[in-house]
Amino acid sequence: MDEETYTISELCAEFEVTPRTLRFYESKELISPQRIGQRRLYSRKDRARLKLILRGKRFGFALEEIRQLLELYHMGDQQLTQLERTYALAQQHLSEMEEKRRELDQAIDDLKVQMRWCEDKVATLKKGSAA
Amino acid sequence: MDEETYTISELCAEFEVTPRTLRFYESKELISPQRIGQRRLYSRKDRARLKLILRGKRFGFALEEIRQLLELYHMGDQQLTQLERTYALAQQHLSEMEEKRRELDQAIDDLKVQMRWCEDKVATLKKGSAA
DNA sequence: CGTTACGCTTACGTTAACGTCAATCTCAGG
DNA sequence: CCTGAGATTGACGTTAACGTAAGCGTAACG
Repeated sequence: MDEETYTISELCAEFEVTPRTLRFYESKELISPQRIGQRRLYSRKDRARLKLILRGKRFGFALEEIRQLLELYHMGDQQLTQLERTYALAQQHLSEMEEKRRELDQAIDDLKVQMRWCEDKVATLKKGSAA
Repeated sequence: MDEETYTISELCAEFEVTPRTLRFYESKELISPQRIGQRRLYSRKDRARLKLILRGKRFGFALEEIRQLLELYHMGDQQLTQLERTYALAQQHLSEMEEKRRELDQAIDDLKVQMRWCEDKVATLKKGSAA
C-alpha cells in the first residue's frame, strides 16, 4: 500500500486554495483528514475527494450537493438497501449532468453563431473602409 | 415587427423567478426593460437576455461575468476596434466553455464507472443472499 | 367609492462560502 | 533556550444573490 500523505499547505499549493478553505470543507464534513497530534494529515483519498469537490464547484454545485455526490464515491460496506438507494441517487445526478451537457453544447453553439456574425461584420467594415 | 411584451409577473411565471430577482438583475444592469409610467415592460429581447442569464447561472457563472457575456449578444452599431475587442473576449469565453465541457464529460464518465461498480456489488450481494 | 390585485421603491435581513485577524501551540534549527 | 515557520482554534467580517417586510401608487372591478 502506497501511503502518500500531504500537509495542509502542500494540498493548498497544489489546488490553489487556502488552508481556511480546507478547514471549512472539513467543518462541513466534506473531507476528514487524519490528525497527527493536532495537525491535519491528508491521504490520497482526501486528495481525490478535494478534486471532486473543486470540480463540482466549477459546475455550480453547492457544497451541500457535493457532499451528497461524494457519498457515491465513498460506498464502503453498505447494506443492499442502502446501496440501491445510493444507486438511484446516482442515476438522478447522472441525468442532471447529461442535461447540463446538452445545455452547455447549446450555449457553445449559440456563441459560435454570434462569433460568425461578428466576423462577417468585421469583414464588411474592413471592405467598406478600403473603398 | 412583432411587438410582444411581458409584464414582470408574466416573465416571472415563465422562468420561475421572483420579481425581486428581475429587479435585482436590472439594478446590476443585466436587463433594462422599458417603463410605462413607473411599471416595467419587458420586450422579446429582454426575455432572451433573461434566458441567457439563467443559463449562465446554471453553469456557475457570476452575474458580473454574465453581464460581460451578454455584451456579445448585444453588438449593435459598434466601431471596428470595439467589435474586435468583443470578438477576442468571445474567443476566450468559448475556450473556457469548451474546457468546461471536457471536464463535464470527464465527470460523467467517472460517475458511470462508479455506477457500474455499484451494480456489480448489488449483483454479488443478491447472489450471496440467494445461497 | 372602497377594496383587491399588481407594481414600485427603500431598506434591512439572510445564506453560502469563504477572508481576516488574534491568540496559542509546536517543533526543528542555530 | 530563543526564534521563526507552519499549524490550530475561535470569532468576527465580507461579498454575492437574493428574501422579506413596510409603505405607497394606481387601476380595474363590483
